[in-house]
Amino acid sequence: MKSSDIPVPAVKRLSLYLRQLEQFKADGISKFSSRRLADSLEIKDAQVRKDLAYFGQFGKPGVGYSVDALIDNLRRILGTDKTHSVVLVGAGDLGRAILRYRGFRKKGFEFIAAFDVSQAKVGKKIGDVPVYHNSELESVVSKHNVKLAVISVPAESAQEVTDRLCSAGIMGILNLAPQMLRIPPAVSVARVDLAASLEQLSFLVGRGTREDVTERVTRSKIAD
Amino acid sequence: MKSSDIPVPAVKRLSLYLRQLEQFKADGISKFSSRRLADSLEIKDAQVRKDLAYFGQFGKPGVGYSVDALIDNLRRILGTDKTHSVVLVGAGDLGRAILRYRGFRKKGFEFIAAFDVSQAKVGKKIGDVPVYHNSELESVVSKHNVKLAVISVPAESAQEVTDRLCSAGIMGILNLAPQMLRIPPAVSVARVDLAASLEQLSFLVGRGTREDVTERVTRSKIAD
DNA sequence: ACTTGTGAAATCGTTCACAGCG
DNA sequence: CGCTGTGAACGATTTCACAAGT
Repeated sequence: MKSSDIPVPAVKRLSLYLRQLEQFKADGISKFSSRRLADSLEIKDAQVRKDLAYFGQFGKPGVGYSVDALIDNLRRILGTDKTHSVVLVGAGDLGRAILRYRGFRKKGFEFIAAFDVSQAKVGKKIGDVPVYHNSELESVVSKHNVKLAVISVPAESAQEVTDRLCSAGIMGILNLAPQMLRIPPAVSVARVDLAASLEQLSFLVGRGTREDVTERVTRSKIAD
Repeated sequence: MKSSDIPVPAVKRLSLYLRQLEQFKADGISKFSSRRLADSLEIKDAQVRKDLAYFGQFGKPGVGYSVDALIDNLRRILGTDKTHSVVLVGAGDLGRAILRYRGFRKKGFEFIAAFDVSQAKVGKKIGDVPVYHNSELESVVSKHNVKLAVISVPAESAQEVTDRLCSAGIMGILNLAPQMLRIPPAVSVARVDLAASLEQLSFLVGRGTREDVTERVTRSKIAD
């Protein structure tokens, strides 16, 4: 099945399913029904079943799903059963926060290098991650065959950094800069825009309306 | 018009329109067509016109839209024509990065207080923002009638912090913790989940598919 | 001639409801 | 009997296409 047949919102929910399943496992739960998972995420049980059905048949009628087996399957589907090397460009406050956050490694992501233009940062380490000058970007990315990058540079430099990452072979970019990126057709982008997220909340609060402006998870009514 | 009549994805795009218009203004452009704005965001022109039409009639047939006038209108619609006070809970690396980022003020958001449990941080300032102990959360929020909060605490404490923010009168929460939040019906949540965003990219890169997994919007009940 | 605003059509995603398996 | 997997119905959002304004 082509992933273009799979709704993007469904894939986003897989990440939530995975996290909840890890919670189930921590709680000593080994089997669950679509209803149970759905209730814990405040979505419909049919949504859970349909999302999983895009990728295979993981449940047993009358029984439900196995926590361990589905965790393995979700990791495989998301590609996080193997560790991904990731580079970060822009070791400012936000970049530094990301490099120091230990949660990524548990999720299958390992930052192997950071890049910055400030000579004061080059040669140091942030967390365990060595900081190189931006000029080394292409060589490090190609040499380690890195496919994922995080951009946390000012908006003005985001496009230039993107162009260089893409020519060096990066296939997926997490863009934290408040800037639209033009990218080659083969490359994917996920944008995280904190100011825009606050604007959404401002809009809802200003209208006295309650809704969920979280990246699409369900499509029921009203908010989260 | 009720905001529930307005597609959430449309509201998310308003933030993108506003940013692009500010760029147009910086470039000395004073008029533009829906086509021009749409092309710069890689969407369809009809989408731009329909999104704006939810809120009024801002263009002139044959002429287009005025950059200045539409910037004013979008700010008013989003509620950022007036400055919002915001509090942040959890002055770790990520919280610190947000407090130091100067871009929020320009967008109409002013952090007036941060809260943390670490006595080493309490009494200091991060950027210009004073750090209080978590125990002061309710009093500061009520006293200044703050409506927006950012949560950047570990997942384990996110729900407790949420409950306290909500009883203190917060109406909109930007949740950076990898944790589902249960909230009262009147409160809105926007979730930003960096690990999940990387998982989306991992999925797409693993399939050799290109898509844009940038946060879309939801209208779900997930209190994440 | 160019561009907006907007019904109508098309597309996309969610929810229902049930047949069939365990 | 409970639960999954799924076609069909429904609902939401996007895109088309054009009448009307400048």
